[in-house]
Amino acid sequence: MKDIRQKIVALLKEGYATPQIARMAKRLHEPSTTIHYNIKRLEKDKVIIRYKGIFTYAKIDQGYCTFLLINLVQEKYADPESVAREIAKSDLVESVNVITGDYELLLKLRCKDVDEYYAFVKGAIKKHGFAKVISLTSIKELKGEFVQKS
Amino acid sequence: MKDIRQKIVALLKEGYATPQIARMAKRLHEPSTTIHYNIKRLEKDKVIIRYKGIFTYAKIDQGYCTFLLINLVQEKYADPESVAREIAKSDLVESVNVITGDYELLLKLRCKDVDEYYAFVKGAIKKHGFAKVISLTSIKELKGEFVQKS
DNA sequence: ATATGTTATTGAATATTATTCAAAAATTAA
DNA sequence: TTAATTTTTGAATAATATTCAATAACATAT
Repeated sequence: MKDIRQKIVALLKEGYATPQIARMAKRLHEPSTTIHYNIKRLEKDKVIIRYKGIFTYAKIDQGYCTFLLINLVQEKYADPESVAREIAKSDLVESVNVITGDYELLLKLRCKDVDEYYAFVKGAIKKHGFAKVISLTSIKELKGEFVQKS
Repeated sequence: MKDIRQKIVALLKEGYATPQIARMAKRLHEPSTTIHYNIKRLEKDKVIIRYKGIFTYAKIDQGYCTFLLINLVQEKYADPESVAREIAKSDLVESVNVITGDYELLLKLRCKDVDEYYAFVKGAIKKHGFAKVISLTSIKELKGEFVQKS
């Protein structure tokens, strides 16, 4: 049942990981109880939010990466945040930022392919009011949330 | 010694976390050995690259987030990748993408403040050949690698 | 359909690791 | 300096990952 793999990946996207206290202890030459104590503090203080898995996106149907620069229609211009919050709900959306400059929003999308990307943009323009959308397609990702690559 | 905290954060940025097999097993109603087996497969197949911590950036001196759209100088235009690889080495750089459109590179920076950001840009323009740089400053991050927020 | 090789599932045993606890040390505030 | 608070740490325990071997499921060829 390959089904389990997908479920595992889904869980690891959200969290379901935990720090390796013993390994950190060895690396830092400190007792593991000291590391444990300090990690719990960092968690309580919300410095650390969670622990999650990092993936090879092409292998989980998210190989097509694009950035969208968005101008909102006049009516929504005053409150980009509520639009952003709505957009953020989509699984295809990796990040949403309200920005300064010529555009109001910057999205990072991770889609399976151009078709999925197109469907998203088409739907989003209609659903939320986008006056203008500039798409920047990533043709090579040299660094991402997952540290370095080739 | 608050020093330990910083070291822990540094390690968790790179990895030093591990999946919670038992918790996933309960959640998915599967034996933990089944989850274990499948996770190891995902790791071997490089579907899962690593596990890392996610932070509140403002609390680890990275509260100032910007995106840079970059045009390379003529001499470097033919090989944006090698420039990108160099830039990627900086700790301030969260992501580097070679993109299509009016610009060659898109960077995401996480700095402590405007000063650090300015120092980076100033240095980068000189060091790597940037013909033009457009900065998009994030004034609100509604979604990031760390799932949802307020 | 049946045999054969491969991959996946699983329980039981073991090895590792996280967690708790209590005491001591270090730091901070008064 | 003293008192209060936070941090460090070792020992004991609890929880979890890992290994192993057996079985099941699946795919492929005959």
